[in-house]
Amino acid sequence: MSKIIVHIDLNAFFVRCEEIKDPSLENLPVAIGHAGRGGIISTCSYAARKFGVHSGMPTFKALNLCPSLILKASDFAFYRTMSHSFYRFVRRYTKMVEPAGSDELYADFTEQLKNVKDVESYFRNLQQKLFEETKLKCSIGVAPTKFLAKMGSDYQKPLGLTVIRRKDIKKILYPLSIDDFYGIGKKTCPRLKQIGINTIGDLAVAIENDSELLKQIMGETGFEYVKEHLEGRGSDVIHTEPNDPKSIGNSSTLMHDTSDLDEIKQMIYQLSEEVSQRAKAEKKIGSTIQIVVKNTDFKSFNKSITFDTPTNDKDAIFSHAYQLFESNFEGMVIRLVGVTLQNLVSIQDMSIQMTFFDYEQHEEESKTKLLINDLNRKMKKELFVRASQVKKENKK
DNA sequence: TCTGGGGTCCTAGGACCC
DNA sequence: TCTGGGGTCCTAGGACCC
Repeated sequence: MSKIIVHIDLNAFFVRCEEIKDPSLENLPVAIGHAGRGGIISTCSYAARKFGVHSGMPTFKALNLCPSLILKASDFAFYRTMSHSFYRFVRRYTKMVEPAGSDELYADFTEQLKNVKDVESYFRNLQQKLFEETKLKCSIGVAPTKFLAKMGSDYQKPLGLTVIRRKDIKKILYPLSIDDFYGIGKKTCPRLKQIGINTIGDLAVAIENDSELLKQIMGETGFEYVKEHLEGRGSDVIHTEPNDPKSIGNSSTLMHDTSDLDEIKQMIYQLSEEVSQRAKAEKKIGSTIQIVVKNTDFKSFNKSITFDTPTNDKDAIFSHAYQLFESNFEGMVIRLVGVTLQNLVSIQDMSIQMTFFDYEQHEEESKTKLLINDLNRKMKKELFVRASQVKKENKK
């Protein structure tokens, strides 16, 4: 028997939070974002959307489109408490809740709806109660799989409620633009449109008739993903366990574009420090360090290195990150740098494999290795500098 | 004032071991 | 000396989502 999976999405969540703080903002064009260098809109009100403003848009552009736009700085602490209220509210109905960010979640209502005849009224009621208790507005999708529920909650906003049974897939999803397919993004869409696939219905036809061509465009996995979901065979399993981070990263656009090594070094140090703090708070250590570097022309590259002993020590993270940067730096002008700790494992899991003493010893050994590497690099540099000095003198 | 910052997952090639 | 696959790990890059 099919499960009843629900996706609940808070409408314009950050903006709604600001409206709750200051109700005079309601119905006005409001956006969350900042106007500084590289500032973008993270969310905006429906009134602002009418002007063509949307999330991800550079702030200055949004202000051009909508000069009366009210810009609010983000207040994540408040958003977090509102998000907790939202989750608490839903968990009163069912414990089968899977988090999907601060403003959306999946939940399994199969048990709750066993003896309910009118599913729509049930969720209209939930929607209304959420509003009464928290002042938050949501859209709800109800379906046999998570994917279909997600498509359902996206179908109508704000305050939408859409039920998609397997037999409704053709009627509801097929007429939608391919842009609305969750999982097909802005790279794949144009390529699909190029071969005449504009709607989800077109895609369904192509799955039957043009599978080889589709596989070329989206890869084997992408093809299977799309096919499975359109046939209503997607996952209906709710993962209630809190998500375990697989990487912890920190990146920042510099105050101004630069190729000044000291400035970049300083930034890499700050980023490493924060990554270390967050990893320690999560009780995680990682064995891969990755850096990301973005140039002024928005080309970016990643470099990473994996080592034997996982760590969350700030000096170790910095040392690896800076080494990666230095050995790939060719004097280019940099816009953004980022440091990420990957291949995370819990310190608890590690301690099962080795005693605490071993772990401490490992830490010390890896620090020593880093020191030696550092010394080697410095010596090489010095030798290089001396060699070039000698060359110069010889020329004279 | 052109284009943030946090992630996850997938692919493809090369190295290395058996 | 040359020739094979299979499996796993590492690295770089890309697509996508919130």
